[in-house]
Amino acid sequence: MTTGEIDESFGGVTPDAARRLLLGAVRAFAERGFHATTTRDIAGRAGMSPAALYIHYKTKEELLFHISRVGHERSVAVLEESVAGTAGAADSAERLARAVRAFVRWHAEHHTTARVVQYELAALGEEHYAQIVVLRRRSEEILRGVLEEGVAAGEFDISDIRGTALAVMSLCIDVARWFSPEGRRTPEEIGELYADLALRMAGHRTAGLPA
Amino acid sequence: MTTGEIDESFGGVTPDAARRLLLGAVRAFAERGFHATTTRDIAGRAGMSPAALYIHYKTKEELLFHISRVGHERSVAVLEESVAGTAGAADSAERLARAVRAFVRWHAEHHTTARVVQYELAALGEEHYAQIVVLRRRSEEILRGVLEEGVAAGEFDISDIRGTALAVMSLCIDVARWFSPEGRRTPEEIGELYADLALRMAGHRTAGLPA
DNA sequence: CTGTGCACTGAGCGGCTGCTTAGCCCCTGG
DNA sequence: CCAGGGGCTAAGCAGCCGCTCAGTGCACAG
Repeated sequence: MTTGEIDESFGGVTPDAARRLLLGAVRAFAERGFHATTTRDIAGRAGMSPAALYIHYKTKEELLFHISRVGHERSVAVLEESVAGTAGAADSAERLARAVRAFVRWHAEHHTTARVVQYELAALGEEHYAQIVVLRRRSEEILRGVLEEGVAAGEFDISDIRGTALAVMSLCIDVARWFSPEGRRTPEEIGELYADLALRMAGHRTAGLPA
Repeated sequence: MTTGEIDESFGGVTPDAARRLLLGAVRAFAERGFHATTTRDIAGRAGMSPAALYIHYKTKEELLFHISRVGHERSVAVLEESVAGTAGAADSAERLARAVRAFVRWHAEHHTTARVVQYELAALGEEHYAQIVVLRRRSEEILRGVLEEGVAAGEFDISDIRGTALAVMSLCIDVARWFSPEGRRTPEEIGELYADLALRMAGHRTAGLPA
């Protein structure tokens, strides 16, 4: 097993020891859950003693918060970049397809980080949770915006825009739960399939036809 | 907060003390996760001492297994009943809509149980997990069967049946993650919306038109 | 060379963990 | 009326928890 999947998101974290602790915590939280992970386990994975953890992070919860914040920032950035510079453009279908493709690929490729990000929210402290919710709202708004523009342009046929946006979001997020690198599909293939499914959900007229 | 949501699924469990322990465990596992839940917490919710737990269940893991088994059996039964007696019938679209409506409603109405059922699988012992996987495969097969019949009958337009079935399944399951009784939608409304979305994903021709 | 600062460790604190055991209470059968 | 037995509890076992602190070793400034 490589750690390449995770390095990418946390490559900018310094010093080196702080990053190693973060990487160890991501794997441990994803495997066992936050509450069931011990500081001894995290420190062990980083090749350090338990006490070293508290030089870089005040508590175990702060470690989770850092993971959650960086993870959310990355996934929102991925979503933002996928539709950047195309706002107001004619082709809403292409924008939606790009957004879903990118968001799904991130959740598949970074499924370990994504699992912590999406399923350990309840373990965050109240104040930290409030900060994360702001980031989550951003990604909802981006997706809803694409759907709204498509409906306004007559490209999409949606009766419940908010509900459909949440459903598409939910579909993408759940990839992190079931995706496995040993599975029969690559992140790219899933992204492609899901982009098509999202277009269908949005009532795009030519959805599903061969390119 | 009432316990009505949970009683329904575990009403048949006897004796009374065993059921009360099961109900306490469901709530505790849903709130904190299996590994982070203590036997003292479970017993406390059932109004008993920690030792009483071990009269009715061998270990904490066996308690999780019982919840997981009953929960899976119920959700598979709901899915089965929703399409019962309609196999081979002309209207595949109606079958798919009924299946998704029922499966989504179960995950919303029983979101506490569903959360444990869907998100604590990894905490099961190897042997118990193997038994649960059999039940999970059943629900996948039911949904895939409906899609296959619809494609064969020319009602649906799907290029990747297995992938689409998994996506619809995933969409329904994820309801358990985000659903809240305090939210703006009822389980019935979500079921209705999702039934329409599933028809669109299946490429049903008249999907989305008013009834 | 010495002095300072800091990442890091070993040992350990009070408290909690899953689970066990010895014994009590009360319902039932005769 | 008493004997038997099962549901239940109080107490406790060995071990682990998050976190702290005094002290160690090393890099670097003067």
